[in-house]
Amino acid sequence: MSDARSTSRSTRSGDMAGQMAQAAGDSGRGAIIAAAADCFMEAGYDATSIDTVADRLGATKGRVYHYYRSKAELFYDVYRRGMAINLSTIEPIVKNDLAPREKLAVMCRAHVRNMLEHLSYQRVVMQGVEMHLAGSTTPAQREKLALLMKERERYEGLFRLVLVEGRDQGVFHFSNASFASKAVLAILNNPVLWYRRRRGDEKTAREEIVETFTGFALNSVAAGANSN
Amino acid sequence: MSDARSTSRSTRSGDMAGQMAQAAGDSGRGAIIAAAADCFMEAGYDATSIDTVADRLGATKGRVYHYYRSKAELFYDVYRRGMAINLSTIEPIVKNDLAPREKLAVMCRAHVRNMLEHLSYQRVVMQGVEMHLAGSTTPAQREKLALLMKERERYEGLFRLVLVEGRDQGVFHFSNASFASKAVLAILNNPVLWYRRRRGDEKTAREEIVETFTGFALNSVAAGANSN
DNA sequence: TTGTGATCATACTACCGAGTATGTTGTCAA
DNA sequence: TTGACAACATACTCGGTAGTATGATCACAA
Repeated sequence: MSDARSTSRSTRSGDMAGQMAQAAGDSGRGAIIAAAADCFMEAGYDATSIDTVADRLGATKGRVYHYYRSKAELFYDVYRRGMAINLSTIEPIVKNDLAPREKLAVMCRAHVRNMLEHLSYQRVVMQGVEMHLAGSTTPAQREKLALLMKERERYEGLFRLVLVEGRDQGVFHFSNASFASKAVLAILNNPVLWYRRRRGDEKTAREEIVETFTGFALNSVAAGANSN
Repeated sequence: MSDARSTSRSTRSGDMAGQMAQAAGDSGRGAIIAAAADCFMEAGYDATSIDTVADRLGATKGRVYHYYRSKAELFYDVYRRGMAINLSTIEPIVKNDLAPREKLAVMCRAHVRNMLEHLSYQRVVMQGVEMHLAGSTTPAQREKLALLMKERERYEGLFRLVLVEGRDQGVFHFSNASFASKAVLAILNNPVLWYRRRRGDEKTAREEIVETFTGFALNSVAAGANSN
C-alpha cells in the first residue's frame, strides 16, 4: 500500500542543487527514464527487457519495478517526457506576437533542434505512434496510448493554429489545415530517422539540417505556387 | 536438402490460371506473404507470432516453416514485396521523357497511391526502417536488413535523379539533393501513418489525399521562394 | 505398385523475459 | 532504540513463442 509508485516524492525540499539536469523530474524516476530512453532507442521497445534498462543503471529489476508497475508504464513515461520537451519549447513561441510566417519559421527551427538534441526521446515518440497503429494487446493499454496520442494531436494543433492564421493573411496556401500540419511535421520529423550524433562540435552540421528542413517545411505551405 | 525453402518452384508450367492475383509471386509463398503483411500491419512484428499468421491462413506453423527458415526471413520477404511494388511503379515513370516538374508530379501521385492501395506492405516497410534503426540482435540479420535498406536508398535515388535534373533546369531549388529527396518522401509517406480504408467507393477521398500531398511535396522543392 | 519427394499437420522442446514474492539495508521520527 | 517505511537486491514462477522433429497425405514417375 505504501508504495513509491503512487507517492509523489518531495525530493527533500531545499535540495534543489545536485540536479544534474540531464534528466530532470523527480529524482529516482529521472535516471530510470533516461536509461530507458536510451535502451528503447537503441534496441526498440520489445527487444528491450527490464533487465537491460536495469543493467544500464548499474542496478537490477527491483529498482525499476519499485517505481513502475509495468514495462508499458515506463515506456509511457518516457513518451510523456519527450512530448513535454516539445510542448514546453513550442508553446511559448506560439504566444509571441510574431507574423505567422516568421512565427512558423521559429517553431520549425526549434522543433528540428529538439529532434536532434533529444534524439532518444523523439525516437520513443515515434515508436509510440507505431505502437498505436499496431494493436497494443490489452484494452487498458490502448486507452493509455490514446491519451498520449491526444498530447501529440495537441502539439500538432499548435502548428495548425499558426498555419491557419497565415492562410487568412495570405502568406500560406492549402485547402486542408490538418493535412498541412501533418505535411510540415512529417518534414521536420524526418531527421530523426537517420541523424546520428557525431564526435566533437558538429554544431554547424546540426544547424545546416535545421535550416534546410525548416526551409522545405515553409516552402511546402508557402503561397505563390499553383498547387492545391 | 531437398527443401522447398531453396528450390525455386516452377508453379507447374502452364498453370497460369487460378492466380487470384491478389498476392502474386510463386504460389505457396504468395498467400503466406499476404497474410503476414496483414498481421504485421495490425499487430506489429514482435506481437505477431508465426501461429498468428498460420491461423489467418487457416493453416498451422508447419506450412509457414516449410517455406521460411525463420520469422525474420518471412518479414524480409514481405518487405521486399512492398519495395518491389513501389519500384515497379516508379521506374517506368523515370524512363519517360517528361519535363522534370511534370515527371516528379506523376511520380508523387503514383507513390501516394501505392501507399494507400498497399497499406499493409507499406507499413511493413516502415517497420523495417524502425527495425534497422534499432539493433536487430544478430549480425546476420543486420546484414540482411542492410541489403533491404539499399533497395530503399535506390528508390530514393530515383526521386533524387529527377530532383537534380529539375534543379539544373531551374524549376526546383535546394542545396542538398539527399535532404530534398528525404523531405519529399517524408511528405508522401505520411498518409501511411493515419490512413484507414473506408467502406464503399472512397475513390474520391483517396484522390484528394493524393493530390494534396503531392502538392505539398512539389511545393517544398519548388523554385521561386526565398529559402535555403 | 512402389517409392520418392513436396506439402503440409502434430507434438514437443527450450528459452527468454515480464511480473511477483520476499529479503536486506539505510534513514528518520518519536 | 526501535519501529516503520523507503529504496532497493535476490530469487523465483510462469506463460508465450521460436524453432525442431516427426508423422501423415498426395501426386507423379518409373
